[in-house]
Amino acid sequence: MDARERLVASTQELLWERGYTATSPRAIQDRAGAGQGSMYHHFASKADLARAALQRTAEVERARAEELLSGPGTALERLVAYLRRERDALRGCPVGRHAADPDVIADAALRAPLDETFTWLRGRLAELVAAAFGDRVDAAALAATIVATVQGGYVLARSAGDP
Amino acid sequence: MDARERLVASTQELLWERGYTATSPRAIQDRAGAGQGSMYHHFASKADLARAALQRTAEVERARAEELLSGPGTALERLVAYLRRERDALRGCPVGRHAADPDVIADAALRAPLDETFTWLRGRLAELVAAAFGDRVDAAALAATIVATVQGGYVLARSAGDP
DNA sequence: GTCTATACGCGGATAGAC
DNA sequence: GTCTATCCGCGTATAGAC
Repeated sequence: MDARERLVASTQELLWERGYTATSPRAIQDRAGAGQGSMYHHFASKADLARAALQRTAEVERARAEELLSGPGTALERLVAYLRRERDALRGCPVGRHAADPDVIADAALRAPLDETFTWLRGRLAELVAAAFGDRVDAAALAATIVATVQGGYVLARSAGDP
Repeated sequence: MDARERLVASTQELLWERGYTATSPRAIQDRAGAGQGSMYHHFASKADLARAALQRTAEVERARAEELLSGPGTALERLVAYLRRERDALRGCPVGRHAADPDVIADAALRAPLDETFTWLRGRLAELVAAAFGDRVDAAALAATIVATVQGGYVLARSAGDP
């Protein structure tokens, strides 16, 4: 892995653990084993690097979800498989955790990966809900509720210190 | 309002807007119209002041919820009243937002107000769920799901930039 | 109780050598 | 591409005067 890749990967980890505002360039460099010069050669700023890292994290999470949502079984079975997926609740959601950070929300390029991920996920779940339950339910509303419940589950787990 | 009260109130506001890690003593002093000396006379540290502010915020939020949960109407009507309450979704939950901050979660005294608030709320909602639906539902599970859905709603609203 | 002075390292870069 | 040097203000206090 070259320096640029290590910088992105280290930033992904730190963004997940600490969030954007609390992650410093120095911490990124230390973890990546790269110097100041290297980091500022490949990226214009902390925000620039964070954009690259957050985009990649969002892509990875969408791919992980899609694997279950397009897996084997009926629509309902795939919904259940997604909901039952192993989650490290105390670590929080690598995407959703950033909704709490005003510096992320205020920067359109940093917020975009969050919005895109949740919009995509709600749409994808709504398709399966519609396939599973037909017109008996409001698919978009139920899909949004499912996503919200999972995200809120992280909040409750971390607040209680209990997965 | 004396200086001590202004410091606590200003800290409550800033914790809601910016979170714990991103709130500096200077920002608190500026908003409270108090000097360094005043702040460090009344509170030992930033963490000490944040504890006082977060405790008060949690108390206020519990009181606001209790007002609706013990209000007029049947158990079901009161649950609906709580769920329909006006929420400034883009500002986020003044309590739950801190679940994303590792410095809050790592400090037992800072995490306590979160845990206490959500534990209390889940219990209170479970009583109403049991009164409304009897043994047909798992009251504790449904209560936890309700709280999670509301918390997740804040995450989705802020991610989408749409209340 | 509040003010001012002082401290020291970190955050977030920029500059120029190699 | 990476390194080292340098910068300036902020974060988080402590000390002592008034």
